[in-house]
Amino acid sequence: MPELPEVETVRRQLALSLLGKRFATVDRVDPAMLRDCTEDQVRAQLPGRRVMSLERLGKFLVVALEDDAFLTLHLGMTGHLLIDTGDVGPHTRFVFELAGGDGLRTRLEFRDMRKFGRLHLTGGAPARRLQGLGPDAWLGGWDSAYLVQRMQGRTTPLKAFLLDQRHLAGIGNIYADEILWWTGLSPLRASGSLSSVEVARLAEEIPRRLGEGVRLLGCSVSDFVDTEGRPGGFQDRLRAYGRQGQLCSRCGDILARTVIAGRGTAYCPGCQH
DNA sequence: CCCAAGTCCTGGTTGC
DNA sequence: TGCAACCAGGACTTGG
Repeated sequence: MPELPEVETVRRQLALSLLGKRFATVDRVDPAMLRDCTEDQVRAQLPGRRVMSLERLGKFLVVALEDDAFLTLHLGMTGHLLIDTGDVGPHTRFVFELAGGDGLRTRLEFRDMRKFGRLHLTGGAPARRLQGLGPDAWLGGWDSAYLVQRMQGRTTPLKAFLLDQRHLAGIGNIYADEILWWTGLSPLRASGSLSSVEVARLAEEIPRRLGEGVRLLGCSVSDFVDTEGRPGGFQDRLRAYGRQGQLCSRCGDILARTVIAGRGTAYCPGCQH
Protein backbone atom coordinates (compact mmCIF):
# COMPACT_ATOMS: atom_id res chain seq x y z
CA MET A 1 0.00 0.00 0.00
CA PRO A 2 1.38 3.38 -0.84
CA GLU A 3 1.72 5.24 2.44
CA LEU A 4 4.01 8.17 3.17
CA PRO A 5 7.38 6.39 2.57
CA GLU A 6 6.19 4.82 -0.68
CA VAL A 7 4.82 8.13 -1.97
CA GLU A 8 8.05 9.89 -0.97
CA THR A 9 10.06 7.24 -2.86
CA VAL A 10 7.95 7.84 -5.96
CA ARG A 11 8.15 11.63 -5.52
CA ARG A 12 11.95 11.62 -5.51
CA GLN A 13 12.12 9.47 -8.62
CA LEU A 14 9.50 11.48 -10.48
CA ALA A 15 11.36 14.67 -9.64
CA LEU A 16 14.47 13.30 -11.35
CA SER A 17 12.52 12.29 -14.44
CA LEU A 18 9.97 15.06 -14.83
CA LEU A 19 11.22 18.38 -13.41
CA GLY A 20 11.53 20.98 -16.13
CA LYS A 21 9.85 18.83 -18.78
CA ARG A 22 6.62 19.79 -20.53
CA PHE A 23 3.48 17.69 -20.83
CA ALA A 24 3.11 16.91 -24.52
CA THR A 25 0.36 14.37 -25.11
CA VAL A 26 -2.46 12.88 -23.06
CA ASP A 27 -2.83 9.35 -24.36
CA ARG A 28 -5.24 7.86 -21.86
CA VAL A 29 -7.60 9.15 -19.17
CA ASP A 30 -9.91 7.28 -16.80
CA PRO A 31 -12.75 9.74 -16.12
CA ALA A 32 -13.92 7.81 -13.05
CA MET A 33 -10.66 8.61 -11.28
CA LEU A 34 -10.75 12.34 -12.00
CA ARG A 35 -11.69 14.94 -9.40
CA ASP A 36 -12.16 18.70 -9.75
CA CYS A 37 -11.96 18.46 -13.54
CA THR A 38 -13.29 16.74 -16.65
CA GLU A 39 -11.52 14.55 -19.16
CA ASP A 40 -11.79 17.36 -21.73
CA GLN A 41 -10.07 19.75 -19.36
CA VAL A 42 -7.21 17.31 -18.80
CA ARG A 43 -6.77 16.84 -22.54
CA ALA A 44 -6.98 20.57 -23.28
CA GLN A 45 -5.07 22.12 -20.38
CA LEU A 46 -2.21 19.73 -19.65
CA PRO A 47 -0.27 19.75 -22.94
CA GLY A 48 2.36 22.47 -23.13
CA ARG A 49 2.68 22.99 -19.39
CA ARG A 50 6.07 22.60 -17.77
CA VAL A 51 6.62 20.77 -14.46
CA MET A 52 7.83 23.38 -11.96
CA SER A 53 7.94 21.36 -8.73
CA LEU A 54 6.94 18.03 -7.21
CA GLU A 55 5.93 17.99 -3.57
CA ARG A 56 4.21 15.65 -1.17
CA LEU A 57 1.79 16.14 1.71
CA GLY A 58 1.00 12.90 3.50
CA LYS A 59 0.04 10.41 0.79
CA PHE A 60 -0.71 13.09 -1.81
CA LEU A 61 1.64 14.18 -4.58
CA VAL A 62 1.34 17.75 -5.82
CA VAL A 63 2.79 18.57 -9.22
CA ALA A 64 2.98 22.33 -9.73
CA LEU A 65 2.75 23.29 -13.40
CA GLU A 66 3.43 26.42 -15.34
CA ASP A 67 0.78 29.15 -15.22
CA ASP A 68 -0.66 28.24 -11.84
CA ALA A 69 -2.06 24.81 -12.66
CA PHE A 70 -1.71 21.88 -10.27
CA LEU A 71 -1.94 18.13 -10.61
CA THR A 72 -2.77 16.47 -7.30
CA LEU A 73 -2.33 12.69 -7.28
CA HIS A 74 -3.28 9.98 -4.80
CA LEU A 75 -2.22 6.37 -5.38
CA GLY A 76 -5.04 4.86 -3.33
CA MET A 77 -4.41 1.25 -2.46
CA THR A 78 -2.80 -0.22 -5.56
CA GLY A 79 -1.68 2.80 -7.61
CA HIS A 80 1.65 2.78 -9.45
CA LEU A 81 3.33 5.68 -11.23
CA LEU A 82 5.73 4.31 -13.80
CA ILE A 83 8.30 5.99 -16.04
CA ASP A 84 8.99 4.72 -19.54
CA THR A 85 7.46 1.29 -19.13
CA GLY A 86 6.51 -0.03 -22.49
CA ASP A 87 3.15 -1.76 -22.53
CA VAL A 88 -0.34 -0.70 -21.60
CA GLY A 89 -2.03 -3.22 -19.31
CA PRO A 90 -5.63 -3.78 -18.25
CA HIS A 91 -5.07 -1.53 -15.20
CA THR A 92 -3.48 1.38 -17.02
CA ARG A 93 -5.67 4.38 -16.15
CA PHE A 94 -3.64 7.35 -17.40
CA VAL A 95 -0.81 7.73 -19.88
CA PHE A 96 1.00 11.01 -20.52
CA GLU A 97 4.03 11.92 -22.57
CA LEU A 98 6.37 14.70 -21.60
CA ALA A 99 9.05 16.37 -23.67
CA GLY A 100 12.41 17.60 -22.42
CA GLY A 101 14.42 20.53 -23.78
CA ASP A 102 16.43 18.05 -25.84
CA GLY A 103 13.26 16.81 -27.49
CA LEU A 104 13.43 13.41 -25.81
CA ARG A 105 10.11 11.97 -24.71
CA THR A 106 9.33 10.61 -21.24
CA ARG A 107 6.28 8.43 -20.74
CA LEU A 108 4.37 8.64 -17.46
CA GLU A 109 1.87 5.88 -16.72
CA PHE A 110 -0.60 5.67 -13.84
CA ARG A 111 -1.70 2.08 -13.20
CA ASP A 112 -4.24 1.20 -10.55
CA MET A 113 -5.92 -2.18 -10.27
CA ARG A 114 -8.46 -1.16 -7.60
CA LYS A 115 -9.21 2.34 -8.87
CA PHE A 116 -8.97 3.98 -5.44
CA GLY A 117 -6.41 6.38 -6.89
CA ARG A 118 -7.30 9.96 -7.82
CA LEU A 119 -6.06 12.65 -10.17
CA HIS A 120 -7.10 16.26 -9.65
CA LEU A 121 -6.34 19.09 -12.09
CA THR A 122 -6.94 22.52 -10.62
CA GLY A 123 -6.01 26.13 -11.24
CA GLY A 124 -4.64 28.56 -8.67
CA ALA A 125 -4.06 26.03 -5.89
CA PRO A 126 -3.67 22.29 -5.30
CA ALA A 127 -6.83 20.21 -4.78
CA ARG A 128 -9.13 21.42 -2.02
CA ARG A 129 -8.97 17.90 -0.71
CA LEU A 130 -5.64 18.80 0.93
CA GLN A 131 -7.25 21.46 3.10
CA GLY A 132 -8.35 19.21 5.93
CA LEU A 133 -5.08 17.29 6.26
CA GLY A 134 -2.95 17.52 9.36
CA PRO A 135 0.80 18.23 9.19
CA ASP A 136 3.01 15.75 7.36
CA ALA A 137 3.84 12.89 9.75
CA TRP A 138 7.47 12.69 8.60
CA LEU A 139 8.51 16.23 7.67
CA GLY A 140 7.71 17.55 11.14
CA GLY A 141 6.17 20.89 12.03
CA TRP A 142 4.41 19.20 14.93
CA ASP A 143 5.50 17.85 18.30
CA SER A 144 4.44 15.82 21.30
CA ALA A 145 2.36 18.73 22.66
CA TYR A 146 0.44 18.84 19.39
CA LEU A 147 -0.46 15.16 19.72
CA VAL A 148 -1.49 15.62 23.35
CA GLN A 149 -3.83 18.41 22.32
CA ARG A 150 -5.34 16.39 19.45
CA MET A 151 -5.79 13.28 21.62
CA GLN A 152 -7.29 15.15 24.54
CA GLY A 153 -10.61 13.62 25.58
CA ARG A 154 -10.81 11.20 22.66
CA THR A 155 -12.07 7.68 23.20
CA THR A 156 -11.25 6.54 19.68
CA PRO A 157 -8.67 3.70 19.61
CA LEU A 158 -5.05 4.78 19.19
CA LYS A 159 -4.78 2.92 15.88
CA ALA A 160 -7.77 4.82 14.47
CA PHE A 161 -6.21 8.09 15.62
CA LEU A 162 -3.00 7.34 13.70
CA LEU A 163 -4.98 6.47 10.55
CA ASP A 164 -6.97 9.72 10.70
CA GLN A 165 -5.28 12.03 8.18
CA ARG A 166 -6.76 15.12 9.88
CA HIS A 167 -4.39 14.66 12.82
CA LEU A 168 -1.23 13.62 10.96
CA ALA A 169 -0.97 13.04 7.22
CA GLY A 170 0.74 10.00 5.76
CA ILE A 171 0.30 7.03 8.12
CA GLY A 172 -1.60 4.03 6.73
CA ASN A 173 -2.37 0.56 8.00
CA ILE A 174 1.10 -0.95 7.72
CA TYR A 175 3.11 1.82 9.37
CA ALA A 176 0.40 2.31 12.03
CA ASP A 177 0.86 -1.30 13.21
CA GLU A 178 4.65 -0.97 13.08
CA ILE A 179 4.75 2.34 14.96
CA LEU A 180 2.51 0.93 17.69
CA TRP A 181 4.59 -2.23 18.04
CA TRP A 182 7.80 -0.23 18.43
CA THR A 183 6.24 2.08 21.04
CA GLY A 184 4.83 -0.88 22.99
CA LEU A 185 1.41 0.77 22.95
CA SER A 186 -1.78 -1.20 22.32
CA PRO A 187 -3.74 -0.22 19.20
CA LEU A 188 -6.89 -0.59 21.32
CA ARG A 189 -5.97 2.07 23.89
CA ALA A 190 -8.28 5.07 24.03
CA SER A 191 -6.30 7.93 22.47
CA GLY A 192 -7.07 10.27 25.34
CA SER A 193 -5.80 7.80 27.94
CA LEU A 194 -2.09 8.10 27.09
CA SER A 195 0.31 9.62 29.59
CA SER A 196 2.58 12.42 28.42
CA VAL A 197 5.51 10.00 28.50
CA GLU A 198 3.65 7.60 26.22
CA VAL A 199 2.72 10.37 23.79
CA ALA A 200 6.35 11.48 23.72
CA ARG A 201 7.37 7.93 22.81
CA LEU A 202 4.83 7.95 20.00
CA ALA A 203 5.98 11.35 18.72
CA GLU A 204 9.52 10.00 18.51
CA GLU A 205 8.63 6.69 16.90
CA ILE A 206 6.39 8.06 14.11
CA PRO A 207 9.14 9.88 12.14
CA ARG A 208 11.66 7.16 13.01
CA ARG A 209 9.65 4.33 11.42
CA LEU A 210 8.52 6.45 8.47
CA GLY A 211 12.12 7.52 7.98
CA GLU A 212 13.22 3.90 7.93
CA GLY A 213 10.56 3.23 5.30
CA VAL A 214 11.87 6.10 3.17
CA ARG A 215 15.47 4.89 3.56
CA LEU A 216 14.49 1.39 2.44
CA LEU A 217 12.54 2.76 -0.55
CA GLY A 218 9.13 1.69 0.74
CA CYS A 219 7.27 -1.45 1.71
CA SER A 220 6.25 -4.00 -0.90
CA VAL A 221 4.30 -6.40 1.30
CA SER A 222 1.48 -6.28 -1.24
CA ASP A 223 2.26 -4.82 -4.63
CA PHE A 224 4.07 -1.51 -4.25
CA VAL A 225 6.76 -0.77 -6.83
CA ASP A 226 8.68 2.40 -7.64
CA THR A 227 8.68 4.29 -10.95
CA GLU A 228 10.89 1.62 -12.53
CA GLY A 229 8.84 -1.29 -11.23
CA ARG A 230 11.22 -2.25 -8.41
CA PRO A 231 10.01 -3.31 -4.93
CA GLY A 232 11.11 -1.60 -1.71
CA GLY A 233 12.83 -3.21 1.26
CA PHE A 234 10.76 -2.36 4.35
CA GLN A 235 8.65 -5.53 4.14
CA ASP A 236 11.61 -7.51 5.55
CA ARG A 237 11.57 -5.38 8.70
CA LEU A 238 7.94 -5.87 9.69
CA ARG A 239 7.45 -6.72 13.38
CA ALA A 240 3.65 -6.65 13.59
CA TYR A 241 1.80 -6.00 10.33
CA GLY A 242 0.57 -9.24 8.80
CA ARG A 243 2.35 -11.34 11.44
CA GLN A 244 -0.67 -12.48 13.45
CA GLY A 245 -0.14 -15.99 14.81
CA GLN A 246 3.65 -15.62 14.71
CA LEU A 247 5.94 -15.04 17.68
CA CYS A 248 6.65 -11.52 18.89
CA SER A 249 10.33 -10.76 18.30
CA ARG A 250 10.46 -8.78 21.55
CA CYS A 251 8.66 -10.94 24.13
CA GLY A 252 7.93 -14.25 22.40
CA ASP A 253 4.17 -14.05 22.87
CA ILE A 254 1.87 -14.89 19.94
CA LEU A 255 0.82 -11.87 17.90
CA ALA A 256 -2.94 -11.32 17.81
CA ARG A 257 -5.27 -9.94 15.17
CA THR A 258 -8.27 -7.70 15.62
CA VAL A 259 -10.23 -5.18 13.56
CA ILE A 260 -10.00 -1.47 14.37
CA ALA A 261 -11.57 1.26 12.27
CA GLY A 262 -12.45 -1.49 9.79
CA ARG A 263 -8.79 -2.39 9.30
CA GLY A 264 -6.98 -5.61 10.11
CA THR A 265 -4.68 -4.93 13.05
CA ALA A 266 -1.82 -7.11 14.28
CA TYR A 267 -0.27 -6.49 17.70
CA CYS A 268 1.36 -8.25 20.62
CA PRO A 269 -0.91 -8.71 23.63
CA GLY A 270 2.20 -9.60 25.65
CA CYS A 271 4.11 -6.33 25.33
CA GLN A 272 1.79 -3.73 23.82
CA HIS A 273 -0.25 -2.06 26.54
C1' DC B 1 -18.20 -16.23 0.58
C1' DC B 2 -14.52 -13.41 3.00
C1' DC B 3 -10.37 -10.59 2.84
C1' DA B 4 -7.34 -6.76 1.49
C1' DA B 5 -7.67 -0.93 2.60
C1' DG B 6 -7.77 4.79 1.65
C1' DT B 7 -11.16 7.92 1.46
C1' DC B 8 -15.86 9.47 1.35
C1' DC B 9 -20.32 9.45 3.25
C1' DT B 10 -24.14 8.59 6.47
C1' DG B 11 -26.38 8.09 10.60
C1' DG B 12 -26.34 7.62 15.54
C1' DT B 13 -24.59 9.20 20.02
C1' DT B 14 -22.64 12.42 23.27
C1' DG B 15 -22.07 16.56 25.67
C1' DC B 16 -22.22 21.48 26.25
C1' DT C 1 -33.80 21.81 22.86
C1' DG C 2 -30.29 22.81 19.48
C1' DC C 3 -26.18 21.98 17.53
C1' DA C 4 -21.64 20.63 16.75
C1' DA C 5 -18.28 17.30 17.61
C1' DC C 6 -17.31 12.75 17.72
C1' DC C 7 -17.33 7.97 16.34
C1' DA C 8 -18.67 3.55 14.05
C1' DG C 9 -19.55 1.33 9.99
C1' DG C 10 -20.75 0.86 5.04
C1' DA C 11 -19.73 1.93 -0.02
C1' DC C 12 -16.58 1.90 -3.49
C1' DT C 13 -13.08 -1.15 -6.20
C1' DT C 14 -11.03 -5.90 -8.07
C1' DG C 15 -8.34 -9.93 -7.42
C1' DG C 16 -6.67 -13.76 -4.32
